[in-house]
Amino acid sequence: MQVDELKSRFEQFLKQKGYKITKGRFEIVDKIASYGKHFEIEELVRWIANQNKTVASRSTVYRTVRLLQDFGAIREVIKLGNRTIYEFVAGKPHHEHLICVECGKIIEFYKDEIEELQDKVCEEHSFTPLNHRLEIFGICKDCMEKRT
Amino acid sequence: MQVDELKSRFEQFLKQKGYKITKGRFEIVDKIASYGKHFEIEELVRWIANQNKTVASRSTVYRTVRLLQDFGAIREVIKLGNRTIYEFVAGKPHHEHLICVECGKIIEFYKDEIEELQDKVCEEHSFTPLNHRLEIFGICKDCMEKRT
DNA sequence: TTACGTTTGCAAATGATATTCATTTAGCTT
DNA sequence: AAGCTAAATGAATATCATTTGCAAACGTAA
Repeated sequence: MQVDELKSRFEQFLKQKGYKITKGRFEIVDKIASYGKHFEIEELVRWIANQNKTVASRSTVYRTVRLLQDFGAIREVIKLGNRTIYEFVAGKPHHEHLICVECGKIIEFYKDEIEELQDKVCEEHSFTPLNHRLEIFGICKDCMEKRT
Repeated sequence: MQVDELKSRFEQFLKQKGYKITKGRFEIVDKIASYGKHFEIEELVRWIANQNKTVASRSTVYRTVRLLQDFGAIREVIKLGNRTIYEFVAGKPHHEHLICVECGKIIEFYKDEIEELQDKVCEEHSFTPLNHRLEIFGICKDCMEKRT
């Protein structure tokens, strides 16, 4: 499993930053990795709390999510209203999202040409891109059919 | 000026929805139209409050911004952390944004090919797009030069 | 101009996220 | 292994943007 590799790379990251290797942090990594879908932090907090065993406090979850973002294992992928949806991206290839505003379904996609065109735009503006997010909001196939 | 036309179309919109035509709402439209740049609501509230004359309360600004979004004159264009940046789009052609994470500068761009590719992706997934947002975060030319 | 439903302003509620602070813990250093 | 120090944790509290409840003011149609 690549979770172990991820954890060891996360360990390197922490050491390098002078941070400490704690049980809590790695537990949260495990939880997020096993959650298996897009998540909001509050959702994650509740889910972790409902699991038996050791729990991390809300604050620690928030703090660790931040760390994991800096580390690059997590990405803020959807911003809808005042909700922020995260995704565990470690090891996954880059992609964008279609979001059904009716049922909340999230569909991932990747179009190389779009990425290339973005690079082109950045070059044209002498802009150095760090990251980007493309969200397409609409109605998914199923919801469209239900409307009939 | 097309602000007048905009206001009369907004008036139609309100009537059609059974809402009322109030001075406050149109004052806010004027303010936003004359603000001339991307804005956050709190920024707008402060700006309106600093102007002499009649002011609209914070709640009314928030409520009217919502209405204007539904109406289509305003768009949420950038979501960064817990900030939401809006733009007055009435009459403007559609475009996306480059955001400098160093100085906050916002650069608008439009690439037809990107739009087309998005439509293609949606078709491939039988997804009916309603709207989309492409944000490219990075470092602008000026900030890059300052780094030297 | 009356009558009724909507809008407004204010204050208070919310909800997500951040922070403070006292306590515990990780990871040196002897 | 024991001690030391800075960092991490949990709980409570603060903050920030945004929303809501409510009484008073206002817009509209008859």
